[in-house]
Amino acid sequence: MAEEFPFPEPVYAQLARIGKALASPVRLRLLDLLDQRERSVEELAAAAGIGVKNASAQLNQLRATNLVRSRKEGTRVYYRLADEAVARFLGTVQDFAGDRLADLRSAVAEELGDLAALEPVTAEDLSTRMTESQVVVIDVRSADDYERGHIPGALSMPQAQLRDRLSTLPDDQEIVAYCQGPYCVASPRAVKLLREHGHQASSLAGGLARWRRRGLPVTESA
Amino acid sequence: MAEEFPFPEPVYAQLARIGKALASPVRLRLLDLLDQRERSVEELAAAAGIGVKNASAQLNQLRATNLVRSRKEGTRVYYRLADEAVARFLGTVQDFAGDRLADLRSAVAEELGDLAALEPVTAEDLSTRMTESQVVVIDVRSADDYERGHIPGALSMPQAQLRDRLSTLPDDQEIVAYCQGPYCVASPRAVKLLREHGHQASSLAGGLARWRRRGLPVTESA
DNA sequence: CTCATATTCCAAGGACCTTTAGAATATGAG
DNA sequence: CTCATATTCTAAAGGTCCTTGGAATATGAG
Repeated sequence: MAEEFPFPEPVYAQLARIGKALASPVRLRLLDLLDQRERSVEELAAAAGIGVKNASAQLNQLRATNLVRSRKEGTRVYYRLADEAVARFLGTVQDFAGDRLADLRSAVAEELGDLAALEPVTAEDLSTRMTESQVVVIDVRSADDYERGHIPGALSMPQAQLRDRLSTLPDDQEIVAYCQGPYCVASPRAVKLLREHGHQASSLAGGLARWRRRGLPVTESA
Repeated sequence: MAEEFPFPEPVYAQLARIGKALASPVRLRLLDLLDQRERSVEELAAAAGIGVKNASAQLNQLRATNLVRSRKEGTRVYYRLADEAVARFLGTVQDFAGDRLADLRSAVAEELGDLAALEPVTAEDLSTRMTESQVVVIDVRSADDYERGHIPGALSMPQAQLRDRLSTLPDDQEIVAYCQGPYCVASPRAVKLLREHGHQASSLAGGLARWRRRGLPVTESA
């Protein structure tokens, strides 16, 4: 026998739609990709390593919960996060999951290496340090991504070019590398490479996504 | 072909565990029940309107994601939310879903009536109004729940007794009713009843759960 | 010890979700 | 117009999750 009052099942069923949207690794990956910038279905499918039809279906689901919006341009459809609140929410979920799931932390360590060893700098720290002292901030994403928005004052140093451009970096200054988000492999790799070559390097915790989420400024140089 | 770097699938698989935990109406209901207080499996099953075995299975899943903890006392097992952060996160999810899903809002309206019509008061508003002016705050949950924690100065007026005790409430003061959370039916009903009897009444938006989440004080009178 | 109760474990049926093949739609190029 | 491309729609196969029956475990009562 239930308690005196029935609980509003339809309400919880609606709530569950948000959970369901976040219940698939593929959709989470798509959301993360969209957190960086608007992308076409084809692009998303390629980046997420899934078929185009599948991507379309998953995006449709995300749209049904108002997490993403789409825009048609010619023969392509471009998707983006529905609004700022979605990006913030995603960040909240990632932080919450990271605090809670030891398995998530070990999966991250497995894939990206021990992040703590990179002595990650928080967005706030970096922000104040940039005004105070001389920190070299490098953006190890693609040049294209850099142009669409980067930390003011950061240098564009795509992962692939980093090795060749190591000599252009000063030996006596701290270097902070970042890529787009907390699960991006580029900046941990960059830090490792820099340290192997005698630089004092660390990574930006949470990447550009968290920087943005903290309301810190972003330059669009395009 | 995927982009140059593979994305860390195991990481997103771990992230998805949080989404999955929130992907079922039953589990959300259980979490909401646990947000109020610690409860036994039997109690939870009854309150959620599901079988005991099912409740046990769902709670096990929630425990696997560290959202709840259990404690054994004699032959019973009592579950509670793992910590404060879970309660905050739940609230965040509810708020996010409410902002985003029109269907959620209409489901709420369907079950609880048009909440906007109740002129809900925010927790902060109520908090300041309680110190400034004379507001009568009534707790329409069970006496038991009241004893386990209530807004300081609130009167205990369980839904069932409200009708009989209407005459004890002043006609010339504003009354604010609350129950445990945003999807609780008791306070909307109470406000409706009060208004039908000529009182100036409104409800506390988000109930005691949001009040707590805002860091406002709670009295335990037990 | 035996018995009753609360909960969990295990297994299976059914429901739901994910993914993909094939067809359909829409847009632009020629 | 026809053709090529990007995306979506529809349907179906395969997988995963939800739920429950029956058995097992654990605790306390007698």
